[in-house]
Amino acid sequence: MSAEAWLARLKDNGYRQTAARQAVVETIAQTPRALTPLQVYHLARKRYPALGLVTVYRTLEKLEELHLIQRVHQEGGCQAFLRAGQGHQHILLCERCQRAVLFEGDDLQALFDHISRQTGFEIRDHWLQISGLCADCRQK
Amino acid sequence: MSAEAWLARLKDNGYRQTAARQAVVETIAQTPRALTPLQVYHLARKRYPALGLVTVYRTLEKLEELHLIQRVHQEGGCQAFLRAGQGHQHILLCERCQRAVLFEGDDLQALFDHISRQTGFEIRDHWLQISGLCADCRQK
DNA sequence: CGTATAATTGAAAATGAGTTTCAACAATAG
DNA sequence: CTATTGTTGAAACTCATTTTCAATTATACG
Ligand SMILES: [Mn+2]
Ligand SMILES: [Mn+2]
Ligand SMILES: [Zn+2]
Ligand SMILES: [Zn+2]
Repeated sequence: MSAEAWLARLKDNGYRQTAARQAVVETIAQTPRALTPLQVYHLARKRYPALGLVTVYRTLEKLEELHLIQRVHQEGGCQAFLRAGQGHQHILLCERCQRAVLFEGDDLQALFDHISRQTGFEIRDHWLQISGLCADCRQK
Repeated sequence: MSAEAWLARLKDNGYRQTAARQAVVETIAQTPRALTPLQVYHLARKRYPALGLVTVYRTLEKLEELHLIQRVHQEGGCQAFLRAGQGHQHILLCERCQRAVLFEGDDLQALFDHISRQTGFEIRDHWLQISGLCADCRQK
């Protein structure tokens, strides 16, 4: 999903199209790593130098609300955001270069049935995050 | 693992046994839900009213360092702590009563092989958290 | 096009969870 | 019992995030 599509989604939801928002949206849409608000701020200011950090926070809020971005949880903190795919997906993180890849299609049903039987829980949702080395970093 | 065992672990690692620590440790060890530092503080003060919030933070830090507790990540925030099991386990959370159950034994190897082949990633770690309704809450 | 309206902006101030500092206190070893 | 060193809570501090506010700007409508 492109930056233009994101801006269109914002417009559809009654939000206006501004230079500040465009810079933030393009930055996140084009970066294959999870970014903190401050990182977004620094990168986006290259596109629109007058950008304020407050606007970054406000834009992240709206993008998350529209499910265009998602929060990435890591040992070091949970304040980084990443573009979200559509539908049910999982995050694959490279421990070395931080590249994030979205992965879809998992079959955890057998595992869930087992857990359900063993604990009595009715499983409604799950959250799987995987880390390792991406193809590039593997070779170094 | 009991509160006494936790205190022993602390002692083994050069930490002293104090009334403040004991209150914090017992509180966490006996609560089957993830607790925020402030929640720990309020609960533990029932056991030791002079307890300061700073000591809660400092004790949580030590317990996490010894892997006796773990951080639980949720939509609403990532500041809650839960007793940790030993070895590789996953968290099962009840959406209604917040009860947390630790579950061990999963076979994700087939899934990981698939992802590895498809993305070129070398998978080194994973993080699975499951939520739903516990047996009790299911019946209501 | 103008113009009216309401959303958006960035700066500055405020908030608040978590951390640091520090002097008093207390657990432990000998 | 005493010396040592870790621990404590209060108060001060930090810093990421939120709120406030007056100025600016996108958009709808004539
Ligand atoms: Mn899944
Ligand atoms: Mn596992
Ligand atoms: Zn988290
Ligand atoms: Zn429950």
